[in-house]
Amino acid sequence: MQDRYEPQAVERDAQAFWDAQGSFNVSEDPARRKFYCLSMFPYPSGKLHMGHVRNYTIGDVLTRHYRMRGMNVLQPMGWDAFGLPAENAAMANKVPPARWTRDNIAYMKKQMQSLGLALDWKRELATCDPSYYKWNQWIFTRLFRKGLAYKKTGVVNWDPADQTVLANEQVIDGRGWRTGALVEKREIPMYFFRITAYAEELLAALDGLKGWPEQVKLMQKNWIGKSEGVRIGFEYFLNNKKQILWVFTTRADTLMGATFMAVAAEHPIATFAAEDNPPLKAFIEECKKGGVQEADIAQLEKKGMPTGLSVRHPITNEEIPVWVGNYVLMAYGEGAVMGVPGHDERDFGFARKYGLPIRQVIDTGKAFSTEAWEESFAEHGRCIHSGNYDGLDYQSAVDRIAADLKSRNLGEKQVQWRLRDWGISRQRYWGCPVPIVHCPACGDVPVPDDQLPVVLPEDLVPDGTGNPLNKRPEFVNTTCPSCGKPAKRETDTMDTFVDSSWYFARFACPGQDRAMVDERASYWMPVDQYIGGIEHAILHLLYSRFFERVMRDEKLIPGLAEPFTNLLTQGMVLAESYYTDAKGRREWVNPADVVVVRDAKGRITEARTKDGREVIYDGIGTMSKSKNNGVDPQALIEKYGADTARFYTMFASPPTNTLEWSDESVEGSFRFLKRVWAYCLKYENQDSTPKSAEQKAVRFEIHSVLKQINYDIEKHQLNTVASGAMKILNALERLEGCPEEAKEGLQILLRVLAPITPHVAHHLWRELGFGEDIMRAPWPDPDPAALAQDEVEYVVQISGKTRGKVLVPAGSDNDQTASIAITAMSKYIGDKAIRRTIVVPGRLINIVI
RNA sequence: GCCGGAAUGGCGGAAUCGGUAGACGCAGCGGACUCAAAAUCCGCCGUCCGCAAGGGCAUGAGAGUUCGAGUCUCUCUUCCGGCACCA
Repeated sequence: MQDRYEPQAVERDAQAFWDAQGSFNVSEDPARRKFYCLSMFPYPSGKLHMGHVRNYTIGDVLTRHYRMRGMNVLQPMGWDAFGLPAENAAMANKVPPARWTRDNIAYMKKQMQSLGLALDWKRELATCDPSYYKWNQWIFTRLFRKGLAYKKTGVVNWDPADQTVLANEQVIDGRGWRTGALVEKREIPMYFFRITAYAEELLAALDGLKGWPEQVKLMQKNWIGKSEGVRIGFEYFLNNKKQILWVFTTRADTLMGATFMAVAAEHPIATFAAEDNPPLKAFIEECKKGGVQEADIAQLEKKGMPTGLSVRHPITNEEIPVWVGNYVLMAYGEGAVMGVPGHDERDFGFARKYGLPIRQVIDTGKAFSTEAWEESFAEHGRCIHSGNYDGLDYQSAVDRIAADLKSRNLGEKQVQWRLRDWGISRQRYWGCPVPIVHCPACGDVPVPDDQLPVVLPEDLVPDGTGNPLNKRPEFVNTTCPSCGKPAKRETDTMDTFVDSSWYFARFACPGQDRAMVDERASYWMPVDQYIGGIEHAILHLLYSRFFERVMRDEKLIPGLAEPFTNLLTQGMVLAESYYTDAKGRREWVNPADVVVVRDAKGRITEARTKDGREVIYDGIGTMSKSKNNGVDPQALIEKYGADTARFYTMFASPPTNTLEWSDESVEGSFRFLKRVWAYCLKYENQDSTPKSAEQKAVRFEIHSVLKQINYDIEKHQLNTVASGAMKILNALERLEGCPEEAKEGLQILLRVLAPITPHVAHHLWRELGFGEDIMRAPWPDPDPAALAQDEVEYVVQISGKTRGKVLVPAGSDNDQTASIAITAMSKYIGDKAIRRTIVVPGRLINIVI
């Protein structure tokens, strides 16, 4: 074999071998256990970033490991190819989004291939291809006929200067990013998917997702947000006609403390009251300013204005004033809330600000004051100052009040969801067209199957002022599929989350052009292991769970509800950032161009650019263009090879943690692979010498590490798998002169490395004559004989403090173990009485004196 | 604001069920090899006291449970992810 480890040559050869063998192309095989391993497909933004490298390496390590375990493993790849960045790039470069996107796909595919990922490229798909999005449109028309897709108004960010709808990302400090104009809320007609119809099931099924992280399930549970409460009606008269203002509350027990009502600015009652009330009209206009992001709205200063109208308290008949509040969301519940300042923090603040009465109606056993809010005011307790309800606890009060309201048709118990229906319409060009034709006579008509797909013209370049599809009459003008008369095509496109809600099922069915999915999906689905960023914990994963149920109910994948059996949420990749400060102007310097000076203990004392300018450390954060702290995977692969990049990303941090990038540590990973190479060279040329006692200890160590590796890889803690490989090499280097043991250890090492650094493992395996293809070698398991020990080492503690170690013959019982320890520790015990002795078998003895 | 996480040496991290805190690596320091450098190899490496043997302290802060807490409970601080049109 070659003296020097040259990753480029090794990787080129290994990749050529896999290509020639078609190593990663798989098909259905009922004889073997199937395993579907999927990393979230990327948005083709231009080139791979380190987050991609990390994501796909994790998936690839698991894929290759399960293959070596004998399973039929599918690992496909595709492109989430519709979306906003392509339109932005199109505007900047005057190039159609389609071309930009396809160029990016071609480049990123090449990069993925250079990483040596075990992907079945025969299944590649891109969501912008008509052959894919046709089925978005097809399923939409099914849902539309069932009423699971429907039209209503929704609120969007409106840029009055460009006359266009903005994404939340395009609203910066309340202004349009291109125009700087103050953004307004605007209601427009949109299509929605009725995900709330599945709310109960989506919530209940979370319990069954044993392979999902608890934190993700908890976030989904809170997002769906089931709450049980009471819907309460407050009567009022409008033009002498009786009307009812409905609210929902989980605290019906505080009804007797309601002193005002607050409605959203868009609530019909507010619109009515504003007709002859100019200040109110102005206030409602003011509420329309700003974007629609909940994070912004929730942090607004709470403001309100009385409507001059009042409603009647359903129990006391008291007149209660109705206010418009900027903190009430029309999208949640009824768009109106009852204000109970005594027992709700927001209402308390509102009442204090506007001088509304604050009444205590719950006794929590703690002090109450109308001056300053205390957390205890919101606790459950017994009703007071509540007439007939005095003395009742929370549940009895809610039950009694709900019953009383029901008898008068002014309320009943109700389950309320935080989850809202999914608005899928986007007033954008680069997406899947919504397959609807608007006919003056027939209304909204879904496009019939034989006219699908509605193909998106690919030659348009958006200019930032609305959807360019509207400016293309050939697209807009059509005939009604129902009556044949002239009609207009819908120009909105679908939310790209629709595209990504079912792509995993489509991967199972390459070449299928007559159906959304076929029976092959039933073989491969569900995805056994899904891997992706924690930032997708709610939306993408929830929409996919919804879609799987929709597809189940369409009998597309019968019986399947959950798309992902096991979920691994990887952490983000972070890097340090540095800048030079020239007269207050920051110039960001790439960390690769910064030289640090350290003190004797290795602490950083100073940092400079390579040409000697002082730089300021700005802390650690996500890699971004604006801070110039990105690490280009391509440069890394060219310098060290894909195996080093893969090893480092696995070794540096457990998959679920954030990964802080360090160029120096990459060097260490490269060094390790060079040591593996050097060891193999030495192994080839070594002579046999007589066996020593060392050889048994080394063998014990290698098999112990392997046992730990197998435990760690099952729980996907891949950083300790990588460090386990290093430990095996450290042990092997002490084995000089024992060719049999060295061969066994080396074969273990290479097979453990095969999933992480597949190229070099493949090369060395063949080079040393261990076999044709390491991917076909079985995954190693530790030999119980190597793990057997004559004596077990125990830690001895005296009253919880570690004082030493003792060797205990294997097989000793607890009493024997304890007495050995007591004898050994006599100098600490002296004449003191032993109160008790705790023996943890195989580990520790604690003598309490 | 609301929901969910995280915090361990100079740095990344390890510690499986509550049982030796700091595995493995990076950086640093010392040495070998070399004319020299790079590469490579060997040794040291939480902190304080001590010549040493040894001992004290230490897992973001503060309390608690326990023979024993990085791990469990409560309170707090800081940072990160999400909040429905970035993907």
